[in-house]
Amino acid sequence: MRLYNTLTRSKEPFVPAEPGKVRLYVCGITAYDLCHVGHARSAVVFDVLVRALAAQGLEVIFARNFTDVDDKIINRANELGEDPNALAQRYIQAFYEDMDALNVRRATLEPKATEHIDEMIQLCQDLIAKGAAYATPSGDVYFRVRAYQAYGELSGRNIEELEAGARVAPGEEKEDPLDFALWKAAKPGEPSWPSPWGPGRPGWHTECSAMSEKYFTLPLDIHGGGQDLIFPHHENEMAQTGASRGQALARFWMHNGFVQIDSEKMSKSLGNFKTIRDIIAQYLPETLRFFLITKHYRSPIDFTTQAMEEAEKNLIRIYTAKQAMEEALANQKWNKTPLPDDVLREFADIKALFDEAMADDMNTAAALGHVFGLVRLVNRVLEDKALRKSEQGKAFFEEAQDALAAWGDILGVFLQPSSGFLQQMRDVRGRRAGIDPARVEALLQQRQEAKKAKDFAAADAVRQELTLMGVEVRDTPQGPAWDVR
RNA sequence: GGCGGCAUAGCCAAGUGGUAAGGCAGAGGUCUGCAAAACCUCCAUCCUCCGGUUCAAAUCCGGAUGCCGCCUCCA
Repeated sequence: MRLYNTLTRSKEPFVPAEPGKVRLYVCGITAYDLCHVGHARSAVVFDVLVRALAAQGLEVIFARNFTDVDDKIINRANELGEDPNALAQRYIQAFYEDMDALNVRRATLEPKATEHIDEMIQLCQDLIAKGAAYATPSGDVYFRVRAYQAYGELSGRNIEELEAGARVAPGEEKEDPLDFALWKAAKPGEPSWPSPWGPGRPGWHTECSAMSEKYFTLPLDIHGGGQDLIFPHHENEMAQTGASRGQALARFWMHNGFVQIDSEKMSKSLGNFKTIRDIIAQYLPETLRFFLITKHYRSPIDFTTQAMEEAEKNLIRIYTAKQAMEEALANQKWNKTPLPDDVLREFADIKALFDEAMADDMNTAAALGHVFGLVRLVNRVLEDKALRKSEQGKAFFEEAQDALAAWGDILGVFLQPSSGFLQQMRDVRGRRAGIDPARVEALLQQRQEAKKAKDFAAADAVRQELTLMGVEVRDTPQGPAWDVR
């Protein structure tokens, strides 16, 4: 597998340091609010990475932390008059619910900042001992950025550039505006822990370095997160570990691109903030997951109604083929019609292309293209009356199902029973379109009666009415069915 | 101002040196009482523009234009 490494700004062959085992650490959430679609993307991207690595037979030790003490949490707790820790726990719970809906697997390790205070204090002490950090009279501890030669290597910045933008907040006692907080003295009423510098709490960047070295032999194989974390978060983590331990925190740094909403940056001020919950109230969670993997993970992706509806149609196409295969396999008598060689050849090509796409820096967009290649191939065989009932066709359908299931395991989609999924999809699309299923059923009944009476004009009139409602009638051997257009 | 990214058909989107995947939409056909699904065919002589390198460039280099991100909390 080749992966793009932010550190070297190029794709590199990925080989774990320890054969067969991958040490992966991804920055998780700060638990102060509901997760938005951006969190969903990051979670899905790295979930696919974990699944893709596992599919290659690698054992993935995956840590995803929770920041459960932080300014934002404290501020929000104060606003709501809630205990900061209780608030953080509440949002961690919400995170789990959202991730479960998106079929994002739990990480192997899910360390919380508040459970690693001692380790963070130790890291601060080590950094101070090395001259890489200093404590202030008021009990803050800062990292001495200028003392760390390699600072800026991840984000491609240098000290001079950074100086212009750096600023010192009132009350901070930094030696240099570039320095960042490793430990913050507690203000009255804030959660705090005792430390050599008095009661306080960790700075944001400290936890990832401390927890990484607690749970892993450094360097990590891969450290990941959203693109926005490159600077300053990951740059600072690197500096902390580099200065304290004299070695790299991670070999590969991976960063996913942002989600935009209707071509605009998602932000609270624009009022276009989309939580996962907002979205799955309107669409199936699988639609959101599918949408998120329709584009390469490093590119920005634009969340729009049109894109979501296209994702729905794509999923319907895949699940419809899956269902059609299931129906074909329910057949009992199989004939001897041989499957043409080109079908098997094409099938083999598609499988190879899917693997290639995923091995090339997790190109899920290309991989999905090959899923559709298989869908078309399957439908083509299904279309052939003789082949559909042949022994070799049966074997092909079974292998195609296996391929689809294997790919589904990697991508985390199209894993559900097809008929249930298609039903849910119809319901959710119908709800959005304001379609009343009872009314549809009643009209369908009317049409059936008209058809029975061979009154095709009346039957077509009903169809017309349903069409205007956005309902498509489908006559099947099992009777009439309907879908939302 | 500094750093970085992106520009591919009506829309979405792969493709980083060898002559444009895939999806949606659209047109025609097969199937159907009519439809739908599905299948077949068509739909970018061309990849923002201008130069250059090369036998060969959407792909590399230089320039222009446009859009976006980061530099402050942020996935």
